[in-house]
Amino acid sequence: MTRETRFGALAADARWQAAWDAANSFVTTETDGRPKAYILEMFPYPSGRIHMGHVRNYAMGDVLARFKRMTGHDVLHPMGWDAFGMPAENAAMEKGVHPGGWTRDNIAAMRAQLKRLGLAIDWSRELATCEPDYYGQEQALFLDLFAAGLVTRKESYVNWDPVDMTVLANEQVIDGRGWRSGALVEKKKLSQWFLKITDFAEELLEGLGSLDSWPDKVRLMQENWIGKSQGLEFSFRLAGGAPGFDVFTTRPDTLFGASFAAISPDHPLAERLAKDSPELTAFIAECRRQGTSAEQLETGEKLGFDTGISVEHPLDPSWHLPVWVVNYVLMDYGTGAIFGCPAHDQRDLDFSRKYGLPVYRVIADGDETAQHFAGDEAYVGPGKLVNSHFLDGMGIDEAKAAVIARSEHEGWGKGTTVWRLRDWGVSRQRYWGTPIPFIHCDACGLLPVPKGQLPVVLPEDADFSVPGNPLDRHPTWKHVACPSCGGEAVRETDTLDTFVDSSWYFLRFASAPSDKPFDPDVIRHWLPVDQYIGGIEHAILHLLYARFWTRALKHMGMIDIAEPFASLFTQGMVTHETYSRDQGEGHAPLFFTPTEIVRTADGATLEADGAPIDVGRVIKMSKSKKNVVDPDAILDQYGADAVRWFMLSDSPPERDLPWSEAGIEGAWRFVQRLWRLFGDTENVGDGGEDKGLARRLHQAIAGVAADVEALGFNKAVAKIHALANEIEKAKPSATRAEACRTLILLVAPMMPHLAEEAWAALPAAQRTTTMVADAAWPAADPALLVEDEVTIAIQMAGKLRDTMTLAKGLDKDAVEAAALARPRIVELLAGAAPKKVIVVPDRLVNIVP
RNA sequence: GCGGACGUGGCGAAAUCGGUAGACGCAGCAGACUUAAAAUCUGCCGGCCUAGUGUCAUGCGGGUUCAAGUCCCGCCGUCCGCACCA
Repeated sequence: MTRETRFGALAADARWQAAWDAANSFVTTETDGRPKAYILEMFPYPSGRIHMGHVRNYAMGDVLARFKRMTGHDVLHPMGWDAFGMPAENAAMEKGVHPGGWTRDNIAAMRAQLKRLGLAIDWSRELATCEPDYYGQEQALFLDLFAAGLVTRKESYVNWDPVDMTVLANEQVIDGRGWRSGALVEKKKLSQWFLKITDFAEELLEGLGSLDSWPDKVRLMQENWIGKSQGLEFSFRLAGGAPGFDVFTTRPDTLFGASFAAISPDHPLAERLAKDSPELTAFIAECRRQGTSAEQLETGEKLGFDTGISVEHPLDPSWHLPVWVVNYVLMDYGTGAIFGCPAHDQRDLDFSRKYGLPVYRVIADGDETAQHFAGDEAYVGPGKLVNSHFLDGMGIDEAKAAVIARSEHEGWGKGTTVWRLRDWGVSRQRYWGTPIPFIHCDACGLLPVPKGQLPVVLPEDADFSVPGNPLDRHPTWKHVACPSCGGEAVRETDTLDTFVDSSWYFLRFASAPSDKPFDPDVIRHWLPVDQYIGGIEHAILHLLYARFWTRALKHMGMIDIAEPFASLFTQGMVTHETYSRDQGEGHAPLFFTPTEIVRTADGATLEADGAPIDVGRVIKMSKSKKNVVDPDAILDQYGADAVRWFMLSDSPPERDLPWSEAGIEGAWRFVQRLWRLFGDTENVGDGGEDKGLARRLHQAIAGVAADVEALGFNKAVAKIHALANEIEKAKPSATRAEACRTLILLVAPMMPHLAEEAWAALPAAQRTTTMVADAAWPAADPALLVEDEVTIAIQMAGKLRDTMTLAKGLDKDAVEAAALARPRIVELLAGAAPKKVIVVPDRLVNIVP
């Protein structure tokens, strides 16, 4: 068979993808005795096209999955679709298509794109969250959570868009207006479904400690998000002794520094007082109008309204504090009320200075102990208590404990923990989501749909032509018989937040029986996910929800594991230069796509007019900046292996990867270079063994394996480059031919198509398996991993002066003697005896003259 | 405001335990092959100078050490997360 002199990537890609399919190469069964490896990348939202970020994510996971297969693991590497969500419904409204059809078309297109990458995926396990066989089981789990007391329904304020007649997520409110309709968003109180994630706050926080293969950054972000604060909760009594309200503080030590009490504009007491006070009503309205966006926090004006009532200081009932309604106290944190200690809290100080309230020092700032606190900067550092009666002289922690103990003894307060984490509101007034399986009956109340009636399937014939929830106004769908009394009842028309769908999909990949969500025995085999890979943008919500869901299922006895993802990796983004042209004063610059640009040595020009164009910063690929590169076009031009290789080269995987035309060209050239090298296995010449090359080869086998295992793909790539260089330079020998053959296996996880093609071209006797997909990772010979000679640096006073090559493992005295005998060292010492000689065996000698 | 990460050639980077800084790649330069181009191959590729196994150099300034990109302290810059969280 004559061998092509160039690697025909497109034909090879298609040929081997079909071959893997036909052989079911990556279909997994848990029946064999090999150790398992569950490799998972975050499943995509089917937006329509894959982007380079997907390519990078899935290339990394695929290298790991293929490598694990080669090293004797039973690998589960599945793919699916996070298929519910707003874009489908928006498309329905804009283009008149059905969300289901739109989504399924997108899935088909993206599946085809992903397949072109040659991913080692078990497609038999593919799932889409928008199909009833998935969301029906999710409904079953939701009912289980309900039975376990982890689902509640409560009134809560939501962002309501009065034009689109829907609830908006916070991210969908821009400058107080709905992002689609532009209508002023209203705060509306609605009955919403919640999952009680706060029941697991402590567990979720503590569990972070066990996740030592997670990035510190992600653990820290989750820790901050959960936000545990310990302090004192106590009750103020109104002056005269009537019950007042509760406050929470993390600084009970500063209680004697109080100068006012403050409640949130949304506090029930404020609302009650407002009934008799038009001024207060107006003030509260003003606060609500202002909101709490980031820009407003920057300017951050503190606003207050003196209610005229006052409360008794808990440690001295004769001391009365005025009660203010202030805009910076939030109703949904703590109790919605505080005591103000301006000397030791910046916000309280800003407020007190504005409204002329007294400021008392209670923590000594070094020698400064005066009760009258001067200046505009609150003191929040350490110090002894002063001006604080029985607390005087104590440290801060000691004083906190003393006040808490006293409050508990006297019965007006108690030590407590407050969390930043809120219960997870999962209600969405939307069509394209999992229907919440409940029924409202006037006679019997709120009832779960009997499990036998699941799935509650979305009606196909929904109307998207007018705003609002299509489920709610569907003519028949919501009308059902009450499962209890049989009378007329209506279905819940809210659907679940799509984050619910992604909170358990990793279980369904492992086990997808038709009659239940999963089989616990199979889950026991596969879970936890050994390596989870995805973007940092999911550091909090998705990863926290999935952790919560897993713990909830464990709590209910359905699974054994507490944490779903043993190891997490967050990959960097794919970035690209931006190309723009200034449009003059008052006009936004015009952006151009990379395909419209001709890149020159020192700049770039626009192909259409040949005139120069501004080359901007390298930033994340985004449609608005037009700096996107379409994976399909690149695949057409260079084939899957070059794209995969480039995605893994150069940049460390956790860092951003700057895409460049030159970079993909370089990757493609390397594919071709390897192809030529792989064809050189017959070229043995008259040489026998090449010990030096054998060492390089076996060091590369071990080194690449270690790098891939640690997800250091850029380092593995560098080692493969270096080995290829060595092989090219080596004279013909049996070792060289062997190295060429082995190199096929080393690149197989990254360039599987090239590897298969080269493998197939080998004489059958030189192959251990028919396909590389089934081949084992080569064994590194430990004897060849160590050199027998080492180059030792000779320093004088820490500066490199000479090097020498010695046998490895020589003892210190021999190395020292050899160094001191070097002509250059003798010359530099000029007869003087060195003061000190430090010898690091096999590394260096440092002579202190 | 609070918390975190990062800062090494023209560029992406490597240096895993404190031990020869810049592996590997991209771009560039010179040469070979070619009628020419592409491809391929060879060599060079941090700064400076007196051109040496010279000297300086890992954001800046200190410190510890025989030895610092790596450890410690203080700055500066970039990026990210959270944010009137009591």
